[in-house]
Amino acid sequence: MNVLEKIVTSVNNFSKSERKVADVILANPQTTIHSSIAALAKMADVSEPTVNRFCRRLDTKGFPDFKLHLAQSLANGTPYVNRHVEEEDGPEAYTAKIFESTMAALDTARQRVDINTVNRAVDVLTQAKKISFFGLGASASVAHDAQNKFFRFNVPVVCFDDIVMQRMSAINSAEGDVVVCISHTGRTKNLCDIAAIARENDATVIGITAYDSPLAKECTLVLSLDVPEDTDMYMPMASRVAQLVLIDILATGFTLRRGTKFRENLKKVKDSLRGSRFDKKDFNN
Amino acid sequence: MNVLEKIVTSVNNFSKSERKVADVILANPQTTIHSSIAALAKMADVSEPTVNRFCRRLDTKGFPDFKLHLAQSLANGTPYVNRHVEEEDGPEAYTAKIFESTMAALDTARQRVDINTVNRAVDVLTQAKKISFFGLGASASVAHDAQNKFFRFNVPVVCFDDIVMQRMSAINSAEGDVVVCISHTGRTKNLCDIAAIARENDATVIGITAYDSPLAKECTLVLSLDVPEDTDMYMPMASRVAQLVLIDILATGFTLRRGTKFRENLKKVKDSLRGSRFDKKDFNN
DNA sequence: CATATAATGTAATTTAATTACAGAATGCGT
DNA sequence: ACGCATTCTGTAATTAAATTACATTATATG
Repeated sequence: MNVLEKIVTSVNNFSKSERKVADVILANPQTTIHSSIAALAKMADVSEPTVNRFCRRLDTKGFPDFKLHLAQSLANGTPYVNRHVEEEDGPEAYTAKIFESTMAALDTARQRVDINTVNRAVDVLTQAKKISFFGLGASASVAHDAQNKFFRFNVPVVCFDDIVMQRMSAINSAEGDVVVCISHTGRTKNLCDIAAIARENDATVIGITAYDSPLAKECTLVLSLDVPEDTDMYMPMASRVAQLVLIDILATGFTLRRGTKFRENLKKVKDSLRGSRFDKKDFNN
Repeated sequence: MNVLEKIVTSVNNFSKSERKVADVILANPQTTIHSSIAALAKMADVSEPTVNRFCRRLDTKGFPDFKLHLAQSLANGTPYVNRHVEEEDGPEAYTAKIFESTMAALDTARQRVDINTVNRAVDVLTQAKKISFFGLGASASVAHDAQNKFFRFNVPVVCFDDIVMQRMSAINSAEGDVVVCISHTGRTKNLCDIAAIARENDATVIGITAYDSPLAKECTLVLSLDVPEDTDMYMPMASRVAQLVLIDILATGFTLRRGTKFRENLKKVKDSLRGSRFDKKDFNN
């Protein structure tokens, strides 16, 4: 059992002063591990030996050893939870909450993503004659990002956030072409149309969207990411981050499938940017 | 970054004796956390101050503090470490690695982000007459995403990924305008120019970029996110996700600052999308 | 090869934690 | 309710640990 739980469960075996110590530790565990025994004693308004005895009661060798155990408990515990932002949150609170809920969302996505489908999607992408990324609204920037990545692979790749262009592009697609449709809800009518049109023209359609949505029904392959979203904010946040990570995964799978020699190309692409940048070394001096 | 990783990555910066210490610790990390500095010094066959200096080099306060960090590293059971994708990884391996290193990056970002600066950035944004988001390459999609978010707030917001447009826009900026420049490296020459021009025209320039970079120097306010990136892939991945989350944070801060009534507006914006979507209920039946 | 710089160790000092002990509080039997 | 025993808690002394200051040695540079 980790020390924190142990404190909670054995709270009844504590003496009055020891309980004071327990309260202080439970209230600020993070502070505790960076405090000296003297500081903690003062916070709990008890003497130093009391703190020491408290540590021994929890089967640790002494105060420093207790801090070690506590540090480990903290590292294990509080794995990212999806805490919602609230009206009265200050900058510290909402910053932490957003980071944490994003991480929680990624954790969920990781568990839910179907590796098999990922692998098939990579298959399809590596064999594509042309790759198109379509998204609307918030998903448009995900599509742009995907384009930026796949463009480096020196394959024909397009990206449109204009439904007319998307439509034209979809109508012109042919066998061997891959169309990737991105939509969190999977209920965007226009995008469903695009997917249908692309399929009618023999393109393979990959959907990065919700499982069992109208869009999903139109796709050859569905990469679903059912991540929890804080709808109170009325903005897609975590879901879109998960989409981006999925794009990263597809891009990575693509480069791996293509082998080592191909990776050298990527380096060339990256190196080509050097002229547009300030030199790292020059700047450091 | 957790201490264990840090030891591995910075092994080159160590002196001969320090490396001896590193070797001993990496060989028996579990023993280390229960040893005194004297015992460890003896194991590594160096003096006690050398061990202490070793700890300081890893940005810990001293030996006890180092042990605390080490304990936490070990406790984590390496949940979200920045594991690099390797040539022979299968779909399962690279999918897991990318999710994990992204989460690790977010965790790092969360710890490094300066809440004070976030708060000031939110201040500036809420008072802006006009907000512009500029980015190039991979950062362009982050800029687009930011536009998509802030556009909902019914404030004048523009976003350009074309340097000529960016330049014109920057020249036309005036006091009260806010320009947000996004660049992971902070060394993109064109963007540095834009930042300088905007500042010359009395705009407030917020940089979402690397600390201490040329771009950072041109900014009024710098939100730095020094997240570890797997450069073997030659693509910005984790860094860009962190940027997006930061955008989410700024957007959230903005809405909170504006109060409850303002949030109702957001709902309206979201509801306005309903016409473009298949109804959720209809579909579920 | 001489000199400057960095690295390492020794010894002194400081800080922190523990122990020993004494006084106070609490419980229990009469 | 009173006295004794037991447990709890704090003070002060002691011990252990870590850090600092300084001296020495090694390494690099012109």
